[in-house]
Amino acid sequence: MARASTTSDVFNAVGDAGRREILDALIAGELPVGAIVDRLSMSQSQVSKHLRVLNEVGLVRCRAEGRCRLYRLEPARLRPFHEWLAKHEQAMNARLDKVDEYLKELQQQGAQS
Amino acid sequence: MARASTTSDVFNAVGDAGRREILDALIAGELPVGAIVDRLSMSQSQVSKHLRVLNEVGLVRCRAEGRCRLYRLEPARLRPFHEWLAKHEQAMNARLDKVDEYLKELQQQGAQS
DNA sequence: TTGATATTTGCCGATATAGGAATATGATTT
DNA sequence: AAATCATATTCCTATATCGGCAAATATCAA
Repeated sequence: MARASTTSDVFNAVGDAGRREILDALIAGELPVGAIVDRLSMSQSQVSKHLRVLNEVGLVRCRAEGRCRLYRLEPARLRPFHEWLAKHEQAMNARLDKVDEYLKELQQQGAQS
Repeated sequence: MARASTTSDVFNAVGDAGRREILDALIAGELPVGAIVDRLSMSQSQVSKHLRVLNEVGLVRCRAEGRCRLYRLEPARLRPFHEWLAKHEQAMNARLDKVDEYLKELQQQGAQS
């Protein structure tokens, strides 16, 4: 089956460091492609292609203004990340709680003996 | 340059759905390889290979017990995710705040006119 | 129209995996 | 030692990108 394509799996799309850099650059706000090319050391076509992937997977949106294409983040699409991370954190905390309980039990036992 | 390898980039490692499934399965707690193979519909060698990747990238740890290898999560390695997401959330919230301020301004102006 | 600017797209080669099948390694039991 | 169980690893093929370069598109200016 191979991996789900970068254009359909948000996790896979973000798996590329270059695309993360682009997303990070866009935190500053809506930017035309050229501006992204300037701040990052990437070729223009490279940026364009990454933007296409990010757009297809829904992490960015694009609007045309004159001859520029302005890209902006679509942070709502980070939700899968959020949920996944939350799931794992919850589990981790639950386990920490168990450790806590365990330690308390030990203390109680220690106080009794 | 291509993407950073799955064995060195946590984001890339998690970019594969199969590996995410394995990580999810391990939320229940430490598990031997066979147990993972049983719950997920993946071949043994597939699971083993994914575990190797996850281990190299530090997302899981392994200990041997008899002829079994027990794998467990190493949730600390999710930190890069955490930080990255936090960065983007922060930015998103900041922008929402701006929208808020903007709306308030509009209301004030509306009240004055 | 011609030219310049902004961005996308197609083509190509190099590389990284993913996945299956079979085999190898290691530990345990008989 | 031989057989068995649990896992890892090797070999091989198909495929998915990635990155560069050049050509194609689109928009605006003179």
